[in-house]
Amino acid sequence: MSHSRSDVVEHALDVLDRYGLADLSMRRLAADLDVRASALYWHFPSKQALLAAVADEVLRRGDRPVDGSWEDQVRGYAHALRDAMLAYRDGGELVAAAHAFGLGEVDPGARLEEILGDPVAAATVLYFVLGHVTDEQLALQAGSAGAIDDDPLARADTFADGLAIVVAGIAAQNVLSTSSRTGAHSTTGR
Amino acid sequence: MSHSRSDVVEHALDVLDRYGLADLSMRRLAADLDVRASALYWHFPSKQALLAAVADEVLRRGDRPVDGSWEDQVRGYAHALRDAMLAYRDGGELVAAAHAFGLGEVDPGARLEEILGDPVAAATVLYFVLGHVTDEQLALQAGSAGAIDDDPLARADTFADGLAIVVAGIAAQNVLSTSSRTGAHSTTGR
DNA sequence: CACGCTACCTGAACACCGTTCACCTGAGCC
DNA sequence: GGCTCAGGTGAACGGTGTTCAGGTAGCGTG
Repeated sequence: MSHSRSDVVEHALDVLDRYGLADLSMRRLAADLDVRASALYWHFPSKQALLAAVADEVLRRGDRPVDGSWEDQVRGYAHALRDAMLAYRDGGELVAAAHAFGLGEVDPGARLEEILGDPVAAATVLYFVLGHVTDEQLALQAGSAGAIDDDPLARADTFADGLAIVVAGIAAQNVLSTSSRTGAHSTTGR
Repeated sequence: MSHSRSDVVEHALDVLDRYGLADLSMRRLAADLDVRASALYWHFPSKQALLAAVADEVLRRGDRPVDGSWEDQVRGYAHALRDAMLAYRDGGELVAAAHAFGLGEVDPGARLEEILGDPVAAATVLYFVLGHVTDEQLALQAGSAGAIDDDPLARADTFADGLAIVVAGIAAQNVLSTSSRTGAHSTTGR
């Protein structure tokens, strides 16, 4: 029984959730597919490319439409991004790594830039989301290892609070640098 | 000739600058010290601990006092952090990894929390600095590999601009959540 | 002087890792 | 029947972090 590219990605997500990113090796994934590691190189040129495809899939599955004012859109998309990453173990680290590699078709930064019309503001939001979720998932697995658990109840609040800071900051800068706009995004971005 | 713990860290910084974080292996570092890899395990219990010590050293060397209003302090410390990381190849990734591991004695987050009195605001600033510098250094080495180079001239500006967003956001939240304060940091943080 | 202690290091091995390459298999199509 | 080609094998290459029993040089003390 031969596998397709999407088969591989799906099994990779499964292995990721069960063993974590650090233990998502080509050999382990291959074993999960009942195949030898070298077979994976027919589907992907490298492990980086494989991980980028997995990150893309994580983001695609968590995608959802956002609307309203630009503030609402930023908040909505940021939360969607967070939920997408939280849905899989080490999802934050995975997406951050894919973003760092520059590979991957799904580009959250570009989407944020569409909403905000400003690359600097978009990057600032993205850094916050990536950083927060990575920390969050680290605390999650540290907590499951028996360390001091800080209740996850408060976590969602700190995300919203931090996001509010960034959004408020963008609003403040917008007042100074551009004329007033009422929800529609400007086209000055590029 | 036997080496001390600080010898090892110093050579590690040298290897880091010459070969990058990905190629900073125990064997390569050991070779640089004219020693076998296993010898390093007398000084450090693991590679993670070694890297944490190196990250600490990077941060210590870039440390400098900051003063003025809390805005000035945040901006000053953020820039100090950035400069410290930029001083070594892959410094951002290194410090971010050490922060993620939770190891390391130098804790930039705690320092920011002292200045700001609010853990959420402190984390938001830290995520921005870490994310921005990591991206910056990635573009640096991609640029040296012959890709499309975006001029480093504009980079410093985008850092200041993004930081301005975060600082403005914190200021806006402060007005709403606490009574006015004129520069002295509150003691509600812990 | 000899002892022992400490600091530091060796050499070999273990169990992995990502990647390459020549070769094989089986299904679909002309 | 023969061809193509997606998909897989098996073995190897050169790495990786880590462990461990054992070795050695220097120094302080009895």
